[in-house]
Parts: sequence; structure tokens; C-alpha cells
Amino acid sequence: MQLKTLCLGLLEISDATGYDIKQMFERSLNHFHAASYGSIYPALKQLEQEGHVKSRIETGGPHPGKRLFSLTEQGHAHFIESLSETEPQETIRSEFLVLMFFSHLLESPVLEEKLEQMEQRYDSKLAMLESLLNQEHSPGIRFTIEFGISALTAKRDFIRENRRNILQHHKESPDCGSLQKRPVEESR
Amino acid sequence: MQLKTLCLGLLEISDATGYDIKQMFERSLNHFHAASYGSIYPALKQLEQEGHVKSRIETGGPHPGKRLFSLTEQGHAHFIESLSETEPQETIRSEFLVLMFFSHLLESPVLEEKLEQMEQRYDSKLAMLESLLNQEHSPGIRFTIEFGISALTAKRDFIRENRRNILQHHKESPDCGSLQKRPVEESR
DNA sequence: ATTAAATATATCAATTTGATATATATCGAT
DNA sequence: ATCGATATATATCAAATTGATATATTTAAT
Repeated sequence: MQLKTLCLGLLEISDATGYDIKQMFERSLNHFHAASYGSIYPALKQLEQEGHVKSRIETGGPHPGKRLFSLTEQGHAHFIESLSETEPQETIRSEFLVLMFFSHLLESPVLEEKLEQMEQRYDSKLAMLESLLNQEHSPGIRFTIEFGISALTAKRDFIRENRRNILQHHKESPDCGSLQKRPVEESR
Repeated sequence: MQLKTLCLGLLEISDATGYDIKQMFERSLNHFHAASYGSIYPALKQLEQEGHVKSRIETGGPHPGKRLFSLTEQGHAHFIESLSETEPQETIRSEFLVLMFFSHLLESPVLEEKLEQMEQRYDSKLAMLESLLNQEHSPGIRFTIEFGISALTAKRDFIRENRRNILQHHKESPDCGSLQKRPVEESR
């Protein structure tokens, strides 16, 4: 799914500036999709060229000159179609698990720190999602929040339950920085 | 963390061709990091220019002419340093949750299909990871596998437990394709 | 009154994806 | 023995995306 499609979706909720859309990503989609200004503004420009959105410049208000985008009927139809066609997928990029994968090359205090940091990150993400639970949401949006809480809880708890054990193992057979290669992990 | 760093890490395990590295991503890092040929080959080229890896062309064997990369001492030291500096992070891109976020715009049978597909995907990923459990692994690698199993199980179970409910809600208040906008989700 | 933070837009090099092209080797089925 | 499919191996490229940087105004805090 391209960012353009997602922008269309956010414009289903309300008219918005590029800045607003970035805010929506941070506030509502934060736990499952990110986007940067460098992709949002070009996406909106292209969508306008394609006739999926239109824009008007605000004259009054606190920030005169800001460009408000809104969905065209064509854009709405296109979003529904794209959405129906998108395959349910999920991709993960975990630098934390990369660290764990190569943890034998880290020094114990460093490994301990990484585990501690990750647990804290999960905790604060969890707190963020839990605070959203108070507000009213459509069933779909509530689903994404509760799904996020389940996944984060499982991961946070996994670290809590295995932290001692992995550190114990690590201290027993340290391998940090050694040039000696471990036995091959991959058969080729 | 750049792909270059990760390639260095994989070359800690054993000498490898670009193709081998892609295989390692698919077989060992599959559940937390992907990489394509279009990034792997350029990464290896750059690493060689920087002196972090060196390569030799195989003359014999089944595929004479293949380029085998190996870590230099400099590359090893650089990897250890990069690894120690990488922040434990995790980014998720879930098209599945995007679908759920906008599920009020889907037709019930479509939504049902997406939920079904996602549950199956989690199941097959789970089966893949569970099959790895039989082999021997370093504690760090075992951690990544078991961590993955915990997270996947939580997500799969969440769908199982909430699927009926969300579909029920959905059929009761359908909104599919309507041009009428829902109340604004974001305050701006 | 001053400073910091929030609002708002834009651009760009570098990275990465995903697709495509090409060629040889191996394995299984007939 | 040969045909076709799959596996091994490398390379390239347009398009998408990141992450950083620059700029300017407005609002809030001190």
C-alpha cells in the first residue's frame, strides 16, 4: 500500500493540510504506520494532479496561506477500491532483534542496557495506547488500539520473563569482540 | 541501522555471496528484517570500497565465477562498534491494521476475508518459527525465535478472539462506500 | 519582552523497494 | 536421455521513502 492511498484515507476523516496529515500519522496510526513530510507533500501533489484530491488556500484564520486538501468523489471511490484490494500484511523491522541475534558480540552491560531500554520503550508505547482507550472510537479503530496493546504486552512480558536468563547465559559464555568465528548458522 | 551494517553481521557468521546473504535474510532474519537484492549488492560493493569486506572470485565448484565476500578485521571492529551504538527499536508497517482502521468502508464479506487471511498468515509464520525450535541455536538467536513466537501468538489469538465481535458490529452498522463523512477523529 | 514550542511548507541526497533481465546448474519426471 | 521447473548467482533501474535541513509565522510560557 502506497502512502498516497493512506493519505486518501486520512482525508476521508476530514480535510487537512500536509502538516495535519503528519499529525494524524503520529497520533492515530503511530503504532502501525509512519510517514515523513518528505513523502507526504509529494504524495498530496501527485494526488491532486491525478484528480483524487483538490486543494484550497485558506485566506483567514491563524495561518493564512495554508493549503487545505480535500477528497474528490473520484478520490473517495479510488480509496474504497484500493482498500478492498490491499492484502492484509505486516512487515517488521526490529533493530532490537538484530541486537539480540548478535548479542554474543556485545558486552554484558551493553546487552543489559539494550534490554532495559526496549522494555521501557514498550512500556511507554503501551501507556500511550492505553490512554487512547478512554476516548470514543469506531469499532475498527478500537480494534487497532486493542490489537496493539495485545502485541506490545506480549513483547514487553517476553523481555521481562527472559531478561535474567539471557543475561545469565551471556555472562557464562562471553564472546565479545572475538575474531574467532562461531560455527556456521546457515547451511549453503 | 543501515543494511550495510547488517551485511557485516551476516559475514561474521560465514563468508557469503550476495545471494547467500539474501538467503540468510529469508531463513534466519525473516521475522524481523527483510532486504532485497537491489540493496544487498550495492551495500557489498560499498563495504568493499570502504575496506570493511574483501571479495574473491571462486574458480572451481558448481558456480565458478561467483563472488565470495568475507569480513576484514576492520569490518569486524566496525560491526562491533555499530552494534553497540544501535538503539533498540522496532518499526511496524501493518497494512492489516490500516484495513481495520478503515474497516467501516469495506463490505462485510471483504472484511471477513481479510481477517481470515491475516489469521492464516500468522499461523503459517508461527509454524515456520516453531519448526526452527528443533535446531540448535545460540541463546541470542533462540531469543529472537521465541520472541517472535510470543508476538505472533498474541496477534493471532487477538484476531481469533475478536473476529466474531468486530464482524457483528460491522454488519449492524454498515457504512460501506458512503460519501457521508464520519465525525472527525482528529482534533486539530 | 524574550524565548521556546507549535504550526506550516518545501526540498534533496541517500537509501531501499520491487521489478526485471540474464545465465548456468541441478533435480525430478518421463 | 531429455525436458521443464526450480535453485543458484549477479546486476540494474525507476520509483518510493527516509531523514535531515531550511524557512517563516504564531502561540504559549517565563
